Amino acid sequence: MDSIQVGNFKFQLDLSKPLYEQVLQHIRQAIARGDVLLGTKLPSVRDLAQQLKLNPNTVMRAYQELDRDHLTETRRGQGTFITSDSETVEQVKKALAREAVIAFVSSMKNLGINRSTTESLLKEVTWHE
Amino acid sequence: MDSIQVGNFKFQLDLSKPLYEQVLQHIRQAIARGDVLLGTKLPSVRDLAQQLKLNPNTVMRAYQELDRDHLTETRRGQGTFITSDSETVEQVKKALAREAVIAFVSSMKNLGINRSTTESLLKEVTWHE
DNA sequence: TTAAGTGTATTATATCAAATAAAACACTTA
DNA sequence: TAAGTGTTTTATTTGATATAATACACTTAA
Repeated sequence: MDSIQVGNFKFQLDLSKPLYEQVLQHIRQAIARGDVLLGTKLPSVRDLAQQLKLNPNTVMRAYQELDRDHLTETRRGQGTFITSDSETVEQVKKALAREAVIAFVSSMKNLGINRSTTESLLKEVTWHE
Repeated sequence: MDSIQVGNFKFQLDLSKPLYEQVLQHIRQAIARGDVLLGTKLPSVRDLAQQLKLNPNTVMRAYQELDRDHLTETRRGQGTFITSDSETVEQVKKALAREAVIAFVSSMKNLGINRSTTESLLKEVTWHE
């Protein structure tokens, strides 16, 4: 597995991408998925850093990006809290989904694969949900 | 545009990813797309490096990865040639397509988006081909 | 034979983003 | 006041990427 559970979050870190980016993605996806209650507090910067064996600065960089997207709201001295606005979450989720679709279509087009073939390939994939 | 045409290849380089990787992708996709005649010679390492304003070592790294996938065959003293085996090309193309599909499905699942919604989102995209 | 054009290898250096480290500062709460 | 928050700053380390310069090995055609 090599995954670390912290509160409601499960982290899988590797060296394929920047660590701060992976932390960001994990939390963002958990929020989008609805895995965590809106309005709740994230682990403190120092806390999460210690559990993931990362530098606090690395975790903070992830938290600041979440703030920028308004997925979290930081209250100095209190902590970083997940937004309570489900509308914001929905918007971010849609934006991320759209990005993924665009990137995928672009990949397929770069390979010279058309829409209908792409749809067929997608149907062939087993989709455990 | 900021793109450079070299023979049948069009290169679009930026700083978002390693240069050798971008060179590799451009050539690999052109072959997969059928944009180039099988069996033909790629630009020489020094030649392409000069035209793209890259170091020869950077270009060579891309060429060596193409060789590893058997998309090209290098003959010392002669140059690097695109494989004549259309079967190999087809296999690589399928592998790349499969990779893209897997990555896409994974992204959508990470966002908590199911198959049917994914298919809908895909249909919404205009697909200029 | 030779010269020019190929790929290949080596060694050194430069560059840059990412990550760490340590310390101090600012605010909130109990 | 103390403990727990986020924040900022400065310095340093690390590793992949890219460049540079040079030499070597092979092929082809003049």
